[in-house]
Formats: sequence, C-alpha cells, structure tokens
Amino acid sequence: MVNSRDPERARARILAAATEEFARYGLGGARVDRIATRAGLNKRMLYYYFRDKDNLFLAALEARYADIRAAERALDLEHLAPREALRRLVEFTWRYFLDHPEFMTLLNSENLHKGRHVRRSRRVPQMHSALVDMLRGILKRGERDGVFRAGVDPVQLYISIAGEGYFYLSNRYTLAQIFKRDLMSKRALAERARHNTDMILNALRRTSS
Amino acid sequence: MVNSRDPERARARILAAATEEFARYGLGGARVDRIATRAGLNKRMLYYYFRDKDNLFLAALEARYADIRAAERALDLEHLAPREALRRLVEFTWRYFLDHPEFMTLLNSENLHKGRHVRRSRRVPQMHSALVDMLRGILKRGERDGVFRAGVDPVQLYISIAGEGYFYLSNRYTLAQIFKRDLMSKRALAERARHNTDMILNALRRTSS
Amino acid sequence: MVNSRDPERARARILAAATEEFARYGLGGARVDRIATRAGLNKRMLYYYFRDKDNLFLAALEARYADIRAAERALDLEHLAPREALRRLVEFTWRYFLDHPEFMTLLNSENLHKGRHVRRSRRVPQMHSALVDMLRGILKRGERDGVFRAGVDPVQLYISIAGEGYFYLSNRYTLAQIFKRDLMSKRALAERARHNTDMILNALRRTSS
Amino acid sequence: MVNSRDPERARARILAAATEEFARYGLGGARVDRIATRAGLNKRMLYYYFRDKDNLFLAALEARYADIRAAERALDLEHLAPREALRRLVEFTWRYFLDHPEFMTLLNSENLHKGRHVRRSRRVPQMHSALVDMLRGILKRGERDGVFRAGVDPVQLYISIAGEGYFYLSNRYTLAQIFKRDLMSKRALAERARHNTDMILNALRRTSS
DNA sequence: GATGAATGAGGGTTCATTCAT
DNA sequence: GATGAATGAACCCTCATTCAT
Repeated sequence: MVNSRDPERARARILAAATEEFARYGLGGARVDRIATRAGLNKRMLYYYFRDKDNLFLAALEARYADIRAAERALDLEHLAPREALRRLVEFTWRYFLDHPEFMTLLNSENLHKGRHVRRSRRVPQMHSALVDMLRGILKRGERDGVFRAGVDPVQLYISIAGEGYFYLSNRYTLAQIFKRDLMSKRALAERARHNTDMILNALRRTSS
Repeated sequence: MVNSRDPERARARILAAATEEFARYGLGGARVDRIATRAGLNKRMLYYYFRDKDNLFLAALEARYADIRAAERALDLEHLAPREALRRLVEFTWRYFLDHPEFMTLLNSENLHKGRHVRRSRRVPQMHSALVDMLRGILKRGERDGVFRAGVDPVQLYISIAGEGYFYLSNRYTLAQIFKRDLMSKRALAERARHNTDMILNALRRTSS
Repeated sequence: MVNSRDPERARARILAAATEEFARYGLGGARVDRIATRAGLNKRMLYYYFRDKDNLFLAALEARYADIRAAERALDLEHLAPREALRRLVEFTWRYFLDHPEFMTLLNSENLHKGRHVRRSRRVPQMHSALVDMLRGILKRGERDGVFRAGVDPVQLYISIAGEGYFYLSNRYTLAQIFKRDLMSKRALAERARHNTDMILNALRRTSS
Repeated sequence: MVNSRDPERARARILAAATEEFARYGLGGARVDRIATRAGLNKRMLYYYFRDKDNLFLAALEARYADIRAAERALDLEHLAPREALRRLVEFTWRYFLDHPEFMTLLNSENLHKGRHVRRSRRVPQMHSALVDMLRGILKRGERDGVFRAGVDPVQLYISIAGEGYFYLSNRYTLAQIFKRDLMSKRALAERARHNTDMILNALRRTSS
C-alpha cells in the first residue's frame, strides 16, 4: 500500500486503474478490488475519492472525452485548407481510436447502460460544442471554395468519420473471425487508414457537373 | 413453468430469452435466472440444452449472424444494377441495425471478450464468404460499367457500410448527450438513412476526369 | 452443512436461528453469517427461503406473535370467572415474557425501526382481534358481576398488563444497575409476579361505594 | 465545520448529536460519521473528546438519566399530600417519556447490550437512591394517612409507573399495527394519561375492609 | 485542538452452477 | 426431460478507528 498523502496522485492513480479495468471488462465486469490493487491503494479509498463504482466510471469516461477533445483542438484545423483539415481529422480520429481502444469499450459500456452516467454529466456536453463548430467551419469554407458539396451536416459527418474507424477497431475480433483476415497487421492498418481517408474525402467531393 | 415436452420449442424459447437478456445487459450482466424465467423454464434446463452460459451466448450470436446473412441473401442483389445493388445494401444494413439493436450489443459483448466465443464457431465464418463474394461481384460489375472507382476492397467497403449505421445506432445514447440532439426521432432517422446512402455512393463514384 | 433436502425443516431451522440472533443482537447487529452457521446451512439458503434479512426478520416476528397468541388462546379464559381469568392472564403474560425474552428484543427492534416490517404484514393484525374480544368479554362479565369497575378499555388494559412485566424484564439490566438490586433471583421474580397481579387486580376493583 | 475552539460547546454539540443518532438507530445502527457531521465537527474529534463509540454512548445515556432525575426532583413531591404526589409522579413520568422518546430507545439499546455500559458508570446508581427514598417517603406517609395500602415496595411501584407509559410509547409502532388503532392522536394520548393515573392510584388504594 | 487521508475487517447480497429426486 | 434445493466464491460497499500533518 502506498500511503502517499498526495491526494492528487492518489486520485489520478485510481482513475488510470479504473479506466483500464472498465475498458477491459466493461462496467459490469470491472472489479473494484482489482482497481484498488492496481492503483496501489486500499479499496476503501475508491469510495472516499469517487463515492461509488458508477461515479468512478463516469469520471473515467469524462476524462477520456476530455482527452480526445483536447487532442483534437491541438490539431489546429481551423488554420488549414478545408480538404487538408478534413484529411487530418479523419487520420487523427482513426489514430486516436487505434491508440486508445479503451475509449471505445468505455463508450460501448456506457451505451449498453443507455447512457445513464453521461446523462448526469454537465461537463461532457460542454466539451463538444467546439468540435461541432470547428467541423461546421471547415465544411463552410470547403463549400465556399468549391471543394466540398453543400448540405452536409457537421454532426452527421463526424459520426461518419468516427464510424469508419470505430466499427473496424471496436469489432476487430468478430470481423477478423468472420472475414478470416488479420485486421491488426501493420499492413492492414495502413490500408484501412487509407481507405477511411479515401471514403470520407471522396464522399465529400462536390458532385461533378 | 411450461412443461412442454417439446425440445425444439424449449430450445427456441431459451434462445430468444437469452438473446434479449444478453442484448440488454451484456454477457457479464446477463442473468441465467432471468433467462430461465423469461423462457418459462427451470433454470436447470438451460444447462441441459446449452451446457453453460458461454455456450448459450455463442448460440445466440450464431443465430443472429445467420439471420442477418439470410436476410441479405434474400435481397437478391446480384440481379440489380451495381449502384442500385449498393444502395439497397446500404439501406438494408441501416435498417437491420435499426430493427435489431440486440445484434449490435451482442457484437459489442463478444468483442469486449475478444471474440473468444465466435473463435470456437465453425458455422460463423462459413456464413460470410458468400457475402464477400456478392459484394465483390457488385464492385466488379460497377467498375466494368464505369460507375464505381477501381481498387475498392469488398471487406473494407462492407465495414464502411456497416460502420455508418453502427456507430450512429450503437452509440446513440452518448451521441445524443454530447451533441444534445435527438437521434432517434423519425426525422433524424430518415436524415441519417439518406446521409449514409449519400456518403457511400458518393465515395464509390469514379473519380471525375 | 446439512444437505437435508427437507425444505420444511430447513426453513424452521433458519427461523429458529434467526430469532435467536435477532433477539440477541437486534436487527442491525444480527449477522446473516451467524444465522446460517447456526442453522447449519449455506448462507445462500437464507436468501432462497426468505429473500432478504428484513423479510427474515418479519418472519421471525410473525412466528413469535403467533406463538404468544396461540398460548393465550390455550388458556381458555372465557370459561373462567372474571377475576380468575384476569389473574391468569396477568400471570401468563408475565411468565411468557420471562420465558421468551427474545420476544421483547424483537419488539424493541421492530419499534426502533418504526414498525416498518410489521406494517407490511397482513397476518399480524388478524391474530389480535381475538385477543381484544376475549379481554372485552372478561371485562364485561366482571362489570356485570360487580367485581370490576366500569369503563375500562380492553386495549388499554392489555397494554398495562404487558407493560407491568415488560418494563421490568426488558430493562432488567439497567434497572438492576440503577437500583442496585438483583431483579432476576428466584425470589425477586416471585415478588414481581405477585406485585403485578396485585397491581392489576386492585386497579380493576370496583370503586368502593 | 465549526472551528469553535470552545471545548465545552464542542463536547455538548457532540453529545446532542450522538443522543439523537443513538436514539434513532440504536447503538449498533448509529454511525460515527453522521454524529460528526451533525455536530459540525471532524470525526476525529469524537475520539478526542470521548475516546470511542461506546464511551460516547455511555455519556449520552448518563446525561439522559441525569436529566430525568433532575426534572423529578424539581417536582418537589415531598411537600405534597401522598395521593397528589403520586398522581403527579405518574403524570410526570408519562409526560417525560412522551416528550423524550430518545430516552426509551437509549434504554432499549443499553439493555440489548445487557447493560454493559451503565455497569461501568459510577454516576448512574448515585442518581437513583434519592428517587427511591422519595418514593418510599410518599408511600409511608400515604400508608400512615390510610390512603395507601401497606406493603408496597417503592422500586416495584416505580417500575409499574414507568412500565405503564413505557410499553405504550416504546412499542407504539407495533401496538398501533396489531390493534389497528392510532395511539398517538391527541385524544388517544389524553386517554392513556388518564388510564395510567387511574390504574396506579386505584391499585394503591387501601383494600376496603 | 483540528484535519483529510488511510485502513482492514467484514456487512448483506448475488452469481453461475450442480446435486438429489 | 424436468424440478427445487443447495453451494461457495465473490460482489460492491461500509464500518469504527487511526495516522500524518
């Protein structure tokens, strides 16, 4: 046991351990005991810092949302040409899911539970208006410049971008089995990355003539 | 208790109850007791017919795979013009996920568990070669006819088609919350259906000039 | 563990063990583990037979109520002269509390919890109308015969009869300490029994002239 | 948090909070956390002032004993005619239990624990010799004046007086349920007060010839 | 005097599974 | 084929108490 007397670090360690556990086993399958052990703390402390398992789950989810949105903002897409901005967002989103599979399982758990945690969160919706605004801006500029077709809704587009990578990665075990194909080899991943970009960018092209 | 003395019906009732339970609560959250109750049978019978919970889960998953693949075959896409065939597949896939949300949760569960059930299944891979062949045929015909661009992998394409609908529907609770938008209203669903078709069909168009 | 396959006996053993445990430690202090051990059963069985701790408590309480009321009925007081009937009831009540201290602690627990278990019971009130009727009959006969004063409410009287013994016995530990007197010696008990009878019978006498 | 730096007030606040908590939930059900919160102090302070939960319970109990005995002394019964003195004591005792239900629950808890706290107290027995003396004096005067029958033990009498009110009030929840009667309405309380007085005074009357 | 952080033991309850009939 | 009874391991959570500051 690490009697750290450093509440900030203790909280962070719990959160990290919880994120991993929730990601690996889902909300229901996650074990409070394992989280505590992995965090190097007495189990009681989880309740001291996070009140209960559900609240801990929400905290983990919020932290992951904050992380991806912050990374997105750091792309500074507003200052790029529309097509380039879109390409980068597609690549980033793919990359993020690839590097953070735990985010996908967290989302799956939350949706299995009909979003009952995130519904209680005030922070989460706040994080997302900027994302939509940014995407809307890119679309508008692209439309004005004549490189994107008109009438594309930014939210719908984002869901498509995310969906391209999400389904491939989140369902990689079943897909590998049903299609009898290694989806996680270096080559397969590179191919999918290209496919994603092609799909989205092509789909956005102005309809010819 | 339904003392049916009709093994086939008993099996079917168990499977139906299990599917619903697994879909609603995930593999870990599913309760053998509830399945038995819902099936109107003694709990012991689940073990008699399906050996254990994991095997029952696999049976439910296999049944769902068989169902979607059969419905796909019934579309008879081989006899349609390539663009029309593709459009129908996109629409069907969206519709299927919308009408069978339990299929998505089953897949999520299976992937959370790293596909350890489906890996043991011989039936599941067999069901899918026809799907790939069919899609490959459509792509080839479309390419030949000059309506689709070349070089599109049928598996990648299928994952994109499914991904469009899957991410929207499987994550509808979190998405509704983060984007503060009702995703399940009649209008929203119609819009998404159109968006999906637009995205895929546009993405497949031959690159102009 | 006693794998008795005799549900009736198992239930009875649980109930007996629970009664003792609840009586000794109160509802909150009672340990489900100890009850199971004492009943010679797996802990899980308590939940199988009684759903939860609260329900088990209610079952124990109901059984005790049933027991005292049955013993009362067995006194057959209706066929005795009023004064004799009353004397016997006072003596019986005293004796019952003395022999069944667990009944008092059960009642104390239930009242500490504001009667929230007994409130759900349909059986308990039904057991008591006969008691009141019987007492009312005795009072009426005594009044008619000129040996009891008029205007005594049977419920009030019963509470007085019970109260005489209850306070002495239920609070015997504190009373012994504050009055520095052994309340549980043979002699002390006999004295109290006489005192109770004297008090109640005297209190009921017709007011002289 | 009230950083009072006033030890006496802090102690008093803790004691008040503890009394309420013990009365409401019993010794076992009482929560040290809640007591601290209600007292507006850090939990650690309870241990600073009272060493542990048991000691805090004893302190609360002693305080309540001191309170009722002081209130009794204030009645100044020695200077009243015997019957009047007795009537006043009966009324006072009833009234005290009615106004201080927490005293009854405290006593119940202590007796559930076989008086193990009060046994360690030196103060508590000291408080009670005066009560017995006073009652003995009243009885003797009444006997001498020919208004009370002889041979009544003051301790037994006190237990009867207290018992009349105690059983009614302490068990009010179960009694209300088993007799299907509202025991706490204004009218019911008035009736019981009269009944108590009638019972005790009648019971003490000199046996007519 | 006062605090937030930490602890280990155990609380009631639930689980998938199996036994005896 | 079917049942009710039984199991032990573990689940999340809470408790009174104490440590370091």
